Amino acid sequence: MAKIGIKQVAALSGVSIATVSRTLRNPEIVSEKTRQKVNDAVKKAGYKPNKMGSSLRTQESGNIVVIIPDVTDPFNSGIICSIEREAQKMGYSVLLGDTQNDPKRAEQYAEMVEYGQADGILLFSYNLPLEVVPDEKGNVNLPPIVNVCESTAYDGIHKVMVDDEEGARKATQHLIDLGHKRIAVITGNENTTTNANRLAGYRKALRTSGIQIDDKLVMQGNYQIDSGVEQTKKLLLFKDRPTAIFCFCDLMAMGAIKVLHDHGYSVPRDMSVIGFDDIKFAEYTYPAISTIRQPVDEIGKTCMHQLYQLLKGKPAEKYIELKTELIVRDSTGPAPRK
Amino acid sequence: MAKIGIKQVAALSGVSIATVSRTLRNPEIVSEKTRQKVNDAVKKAGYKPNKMGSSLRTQESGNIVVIIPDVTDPFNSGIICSIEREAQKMGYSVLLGDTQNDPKRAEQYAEMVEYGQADGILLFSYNLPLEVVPDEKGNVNLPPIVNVCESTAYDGIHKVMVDDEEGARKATQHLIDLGHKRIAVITGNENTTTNANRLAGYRKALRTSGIQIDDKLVMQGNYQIDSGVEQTKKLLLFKDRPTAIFCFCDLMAMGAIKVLHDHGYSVPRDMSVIGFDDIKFAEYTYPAISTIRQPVDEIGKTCMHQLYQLLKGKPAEKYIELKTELIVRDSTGPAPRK
DNA sequence: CAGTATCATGTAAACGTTTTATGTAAAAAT
DNA sequence: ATTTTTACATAAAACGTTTACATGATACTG
Repeated sequence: MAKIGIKQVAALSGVSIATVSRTLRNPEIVSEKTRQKVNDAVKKAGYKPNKMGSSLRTQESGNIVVIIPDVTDPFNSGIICSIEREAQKMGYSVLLGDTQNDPKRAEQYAEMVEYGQADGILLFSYNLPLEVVPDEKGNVNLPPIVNVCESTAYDGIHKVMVDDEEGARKATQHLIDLGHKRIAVITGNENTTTNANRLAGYRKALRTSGIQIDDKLVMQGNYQIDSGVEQTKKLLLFKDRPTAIFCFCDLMAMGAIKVLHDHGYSVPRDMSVIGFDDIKFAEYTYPAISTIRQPVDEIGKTCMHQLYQLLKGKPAEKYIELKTELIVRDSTGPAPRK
Repeated sequence: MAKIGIKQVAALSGVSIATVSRTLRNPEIVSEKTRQKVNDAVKKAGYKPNKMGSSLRTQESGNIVVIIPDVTDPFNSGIICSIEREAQKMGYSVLLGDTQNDPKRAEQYAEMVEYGQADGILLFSYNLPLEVVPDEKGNVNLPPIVNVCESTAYDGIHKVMVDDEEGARKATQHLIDLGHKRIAVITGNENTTTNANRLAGYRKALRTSGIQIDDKLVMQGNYQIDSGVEQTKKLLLFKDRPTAIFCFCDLMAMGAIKVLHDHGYSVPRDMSVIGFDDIKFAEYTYPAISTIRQPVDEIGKTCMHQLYQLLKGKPAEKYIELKTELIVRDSTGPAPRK
């Protein structure tokens, strides 16, 4: 069985290959009857237009690459999932760019667009894997790229962010409202913007309520589950223990709760724990985790939409901030009376 | 800044484009000194060979597509992660094919190879998204594809599987060894092979130990967390309750434990729970989940290796089965004395 | 009816590579 | 000195599309 390309279809339907191509891309500019003929031939021959051929000609790969630190993280996989769904609707395929937290790999993935393997980038990272080289007129020449959730230092890039500061403020305020005064925090990766913003929100809430900020209560985590475990263990050794822990992601909250249980503490009776993200499992742990919900679907939809604008050379907003929501479940409760 | 292609590099280094190409693909067949010249020019010009051009010519996209039901499932995301790592080493990029459990989408992704967008398929599904059309000589013409973890009905396809039956047997035996006699099971999706095999293993263990098989104790789940919740609730209403639950995945085990806690049962004192998969979080829940570990990294590595063989037209084993391992943690314990 | 606008199609030139067949100069063999 | 071999390098032909331009037919205008 010889390979069937556009030529074969053209021959079969008795028109030129140009007409075949037009029938498939711009059906409206070809007459009703030839359109019929061609479509029949396409169906009959089972013609599948070769993507590489068309990509080469159009200079569009039809791919986007999403650069993300770790697909294994439930928050990330949620995002990826919603992006993929959205991308498919728009006719794009997604190349997976799991960096495993290695900046070099991020760079490699970013290069995909220079190699013409991808048309655009969705970047979940705080460091830009691209050189920003201003031309003679001083304006830079970035590929279509949108920075999502984590903000890079570079301002020129389009961003879709979440109101991390406000989210963290709400979480902290929730604990304060429950009567907690000594509220520990387990942070995310040190140099991430999400982390900085959440920390700011935490401090703001304390300040507003006139609670003394104690830097000993901010424990350095890294968004991974074991850092939640580790830091909580440390907290338990404090002489004046906190009565609540605000973890900067649900995963660390899971770790924290685990440790508390293991040490015989009841959550939330002895200690409240609140997370961030609202990953799928947050409501299925015991106790169900109170958290700050990030609008995962909306994030995926929005960043993909923004990227689409960029890809098509249409105007796109430079900065979009999405809202979080406080979800109260069972891991937070009134502060224990001393 | 004009776009720099192979032509520009050729001009810059004073050789033909053919020589440039050879220098990059087959350095060994070009003389030392021209190789130098060319490499210098490549570096100086910052030349990035266009993937579409080369793909079109070589008829290889350099992509593989992994078709998987739901990236959001921690077991799946673990697999994807290990595949991606392996693929990258081999010079392949991975296209994400999250089907969201929709067979139509699976088909679309599978078609990527017919469109020349991908060279091969890693298929995590029990239904083959491809027509198997035997030619005149009776042999079928499948694209490079390997079926992973879930087995399709079609035998002709290369498979990398896990010893689900033996795994389930071990899990059940573990419970039996702890003195449990009434052991419930929460299954996965009805028509999956994993499910059938695990069920077989469960039954085998009971039979071997001379325990009466009670089909009322096999509850239909679907590998998703809420089915663990739902079915456990049902189990609690039984007059002669089981003393242990074997969930066919850790997610459902999480759900089960959650329900048990909510209803005031202590795990494992009142009821033992064992899962399957050993997802990353299994050891961080409270109590930590006893489970059957699937060798995620090995699965990714193996199936990618098999696919590679197929892609390169080298021989590949038709069937590989990987071993599971019983991991005893805290969610299983001695059967309560009545 | 000449002239012009409109429309449907065909022709051929790209797109950026790789690679086969061909050529050429230098090295080796006679 | 002449031929044969070797080692490179080149020119040109693919790969499978899309699309600018050309062409011819048809319809419309004054």
